[in-house]
Amino acid sequence: MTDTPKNEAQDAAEKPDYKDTVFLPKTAFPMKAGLANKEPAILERWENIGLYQKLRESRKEAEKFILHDGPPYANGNIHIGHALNKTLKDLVVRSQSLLGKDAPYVPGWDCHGLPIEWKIEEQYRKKKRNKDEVPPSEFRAECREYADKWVDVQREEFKRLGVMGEWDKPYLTMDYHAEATIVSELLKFAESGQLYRGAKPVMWSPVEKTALAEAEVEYEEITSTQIDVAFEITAAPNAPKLQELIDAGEKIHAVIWTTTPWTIPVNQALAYGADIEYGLVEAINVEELKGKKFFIARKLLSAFNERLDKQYDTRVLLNGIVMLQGSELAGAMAKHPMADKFPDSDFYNKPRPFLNGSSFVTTEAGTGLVHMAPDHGEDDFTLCKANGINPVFAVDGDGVYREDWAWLPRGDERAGSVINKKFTAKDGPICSDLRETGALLSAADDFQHSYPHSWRSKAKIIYRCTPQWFVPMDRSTQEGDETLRQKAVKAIADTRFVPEKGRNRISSMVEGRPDWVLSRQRAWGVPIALFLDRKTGNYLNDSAVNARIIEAFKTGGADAWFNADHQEFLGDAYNLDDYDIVTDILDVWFDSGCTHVFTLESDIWPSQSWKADLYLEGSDQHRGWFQSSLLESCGTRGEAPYKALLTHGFTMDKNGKKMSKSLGNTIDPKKIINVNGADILRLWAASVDYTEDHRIGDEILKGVTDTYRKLRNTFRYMLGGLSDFDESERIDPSDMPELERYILHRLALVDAQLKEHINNFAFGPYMRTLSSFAQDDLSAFFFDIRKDCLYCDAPSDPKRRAYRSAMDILFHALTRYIAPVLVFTAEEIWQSRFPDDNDSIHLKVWPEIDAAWQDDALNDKWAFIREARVAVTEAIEPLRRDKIIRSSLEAEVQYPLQDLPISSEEFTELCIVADLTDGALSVTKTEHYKCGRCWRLLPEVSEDGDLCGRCEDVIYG
RNA sequence: GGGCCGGUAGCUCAGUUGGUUAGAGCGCACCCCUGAUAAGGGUGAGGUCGCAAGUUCAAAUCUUGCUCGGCCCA
Repeated sequence: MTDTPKNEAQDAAEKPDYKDTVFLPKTAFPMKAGLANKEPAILERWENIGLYQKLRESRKEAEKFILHDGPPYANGNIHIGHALNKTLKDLVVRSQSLLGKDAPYVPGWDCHGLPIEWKIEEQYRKKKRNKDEVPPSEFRAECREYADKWVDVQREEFKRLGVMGEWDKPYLTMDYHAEATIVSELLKFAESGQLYRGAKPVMWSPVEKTALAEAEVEYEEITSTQIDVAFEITAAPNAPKLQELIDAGEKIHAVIWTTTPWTIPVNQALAYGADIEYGLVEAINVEELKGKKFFIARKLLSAFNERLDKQYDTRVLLNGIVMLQGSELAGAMAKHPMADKFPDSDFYNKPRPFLNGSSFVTTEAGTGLVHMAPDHGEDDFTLCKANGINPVFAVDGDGVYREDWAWLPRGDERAGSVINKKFTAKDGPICSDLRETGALLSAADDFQHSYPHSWRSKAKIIYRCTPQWFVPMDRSTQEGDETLRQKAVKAIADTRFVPEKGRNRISSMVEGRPDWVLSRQRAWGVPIALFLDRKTGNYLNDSAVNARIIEAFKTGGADAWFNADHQEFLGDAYNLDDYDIVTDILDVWFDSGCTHVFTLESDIWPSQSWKADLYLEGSDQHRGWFQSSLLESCGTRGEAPYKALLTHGFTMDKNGKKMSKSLGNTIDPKKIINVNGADILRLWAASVDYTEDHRIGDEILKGVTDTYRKLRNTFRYMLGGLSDFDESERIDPSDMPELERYILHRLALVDAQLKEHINNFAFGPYMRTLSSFAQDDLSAFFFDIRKDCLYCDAPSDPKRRAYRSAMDILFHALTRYIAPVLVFTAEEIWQSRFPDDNDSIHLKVWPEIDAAWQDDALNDKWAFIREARVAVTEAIEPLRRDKIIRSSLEAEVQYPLQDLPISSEEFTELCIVADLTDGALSVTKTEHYKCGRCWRLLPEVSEDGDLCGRCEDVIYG
């Protein structure tokens, strides 16, 4: 079993066993953590002693640090992204609190919105109920209940992560007081003239007669009718070659191609690409096309030709006439193909301008000229709007042209829904009419492409302009005032960004964003509580009315708007018959943009105050919450609701790929908590560089667990070494040996670094500084050297007392340092040494480091000594490998003593070797015998197993 | 397709205004200890700094292109 020589074994048997006289570390603190089991009990204890309230009490007079929580959506279990986000917030809150500040944390939830509406609708579908037949108040009540349920679930999950906060009183965007605040903020925008009614194309389902969100849309392959339509060019002032021909009476036609023939009746303009090359061609061998000249992008000529070939069932020969650059089309005008057919229609007889659409017009497909229907496309809408062309709302909600429309109006026997395949087919009414006027160059019902459909009805959807409410970005409320955009840009400049690159990102977004669309045609949200004057179309702006609305919301929530007697809001001054009631609800981003108002400014949470010191969210929130809060606050208060913004990246799988259910590479935080413990997940969050995208996976978690184990054992060793430590034993640092003073100096440096990291929210560097101090300075150096002293010196020995006193200082400091990260372990450690039912490590403040501990001269000296020590250990290694010596205690070292700033005795101890003599660095095996108690090999020991002088003194006094 | 961000040992990260042989911790391999013991100590092997070109006496670092990945838009 062992190769121990027989005589040695016999000798050992004859010598007394001194083990019981050695002062080994004693602790009940287990090496194995068992966090998954232990953590829930610790949580329960915190709850029982009211830790959060105790902490508030103890920081009552302290400087505040307000981290305002960005609300997660109350739907579904938490995922790894939530875990990272909430952990980082908790790290900030706890570390600021550790620094002595009062850092309350009020968590919140985002409760309104589409996803919850869907869930309820889905339940209705299962029960075969029709949503439209359910009273809005009932529907909304079910949404509320659903959100409540998920708030409860997520709350438990967050608590289990060790996140400390006011969980009993979170903020919910659906709380009545919140809804009242949201509507009151909206009315501030209204009262200050920062609200207008405009139009915008939205995805619309003619079957459900409702607007759809992106997520309600699915794409499917379908076959559509593709047509080429000729628009006669009537003027081209910047294209002399064209203008000449026009003046000469030639018929020149711009050719456009579309797969939505139903948009031709609503065409209002044509778009070209300024850098695209165009050519004018004529068809020379087809009777129907004779005498016409076609204008088209050169690159797309052959594709156009093929369509003509098919149309006329022959090889159509096209003859080029002139070429020109797209930019020459500036100022050109065309005529709608139906102009002559409807001579009384102003709409069809207005000239169609050529607009510069370089940002979206390509030569990938079509003709390089795009027909613009601002009612039915985003590019169309934006470009037309910029050129003063407004939508005409020709298509009704059910997809039929409105009654008073000139071409194919509702009521016409050929009228139909624009998503009806027959209506748009090559033989349908649109194509037939165009053909009659000679404008239809080709039509084929054969174009396959993917097209959006309603997720619910599976019917085709269209883009359709609808009236919406907007907050203007570039309007001054009063002469000389800054616009919202200007205020927001300024507020960004006044904000601290961690990391700094976030500033750039949100700036460019705010600088370029369009007006804020506030309205949604939905049910589950805060209504845009406005009265529209039927005659003028303006909203009623009366603060007395608004005050009544806000009051009603406070007591009855947003339902007040849907259930109320609206005349009561209006009072005696107005007659309800003169007004339309707006039933749109607010964009949920407006809700969340108001959280700073109803949380920080509310008296419900006296601990909170405006403005927040920090908002902390994922980088996607530059467009989301950071921005909605910024715009809301700038619109109502003229400045940002936060002093600093911290953004984190996203958590990827072990290969750096995004996690998704379909890839099956998601990692469930709950699983990590239940297997490894929340402290491991927290340590992971504190280790990665959260400012970038970062990874998680088994290997990474194993590394985190290893780091944790090392740390835990360092604490376990300290707990053992400090068992029964008594105040009477304490020695003042100024009286300690140099080694202790050097370590306290290191502690002072580390302490300063850690503090700086905390104030930069740099948790990765924080943990690395801490771990490497525990590993390199303590475990591998200080503790290793002082093991002999701790185990074998007399308890009254000043050296041992000094060591234990230093260790006590380290213990107090280190337990505090790890507390914000390893919240459970820190408590376990603390309670293990200082059991107290009413106490907690999390009530403590940052350790006090005596400025006198820092001693740079000592540092330089000991840096040199440590290098010498490394040289010695390196020199020992070959002998160990050759089995000449085993323990370093058997090594006798020669070292040039004149180089050493300390005595050879001290250096012997530091190197944990037998003896040290002067000479060039070399190592041999010592001749000395081993003390039976302390195992050191010393000249005074005459035989293995005998006691050395020190040990004899310790045992026999 | 556009804007912004990133790619350094197996893993997590350092790497200052370009300047010796690109570092640390963990892991791994080997050794020691068996009185921190499912611990502790020591030594060592690992890198074309995503790829390519350019600027320069000198590039992980500056420039350009490409590539891979991410967020936000379209």
